[in-house]
Amino acid sequence: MNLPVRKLTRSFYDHDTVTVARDLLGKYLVHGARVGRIVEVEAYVGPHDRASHSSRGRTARNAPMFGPPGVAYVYLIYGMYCCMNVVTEGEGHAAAVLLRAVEPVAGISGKTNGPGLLCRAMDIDRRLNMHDLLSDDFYIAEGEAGEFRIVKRPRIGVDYAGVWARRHLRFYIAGNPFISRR
DNA sequence: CTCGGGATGCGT
DNA sequence: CGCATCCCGAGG
Repeated sequence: MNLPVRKLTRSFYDHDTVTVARDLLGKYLVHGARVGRIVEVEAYVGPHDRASHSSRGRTARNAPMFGPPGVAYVYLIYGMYCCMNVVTEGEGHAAAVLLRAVEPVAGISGKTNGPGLLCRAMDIDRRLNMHDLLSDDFYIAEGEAGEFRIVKRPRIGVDYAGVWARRHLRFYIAGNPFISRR
């Protein structure tokens, strides 16, 4: 298969985070020869979002969220998995989209139906934190044409976030078999 | 420095 | 439900 080359531009990421989250569905995440089609995401819309890492101010860990859009924010969770986010909106906005599941397209072995699993399967770890997604080895590209329905649900694992836990900020492609189970 | 908890995943 | 496994961030 030819690698997807219609790379998303900076302006794609420089928009409302919910819009970017929904628009990321169906796009291709590319890391070297590994390619996955994004099928599930979550929006973390800013410091006012109590579920967002940015909600308690800027720290060493969440610093990428406060930077320019189109950059990866990769962090370690539970000592053993990484989660990958894409920074959105203008610098200082401190919002991002978490990639929760991809559908294997090329070069992938292992499960991809969860944020930690997809990072493991695509060899994404903290070395790629703050990596520009307009680079040549790690980027997101346009998907194939085709319609799909988008399901909206509350985000996973953020029950501590009060009213923000109820907001429908998790988005996935209806009926896709690679959605994370919870 | 200590210490509690976490945007997880897997087995029981 | 328990647990692996460790960094992060708050507090002393």
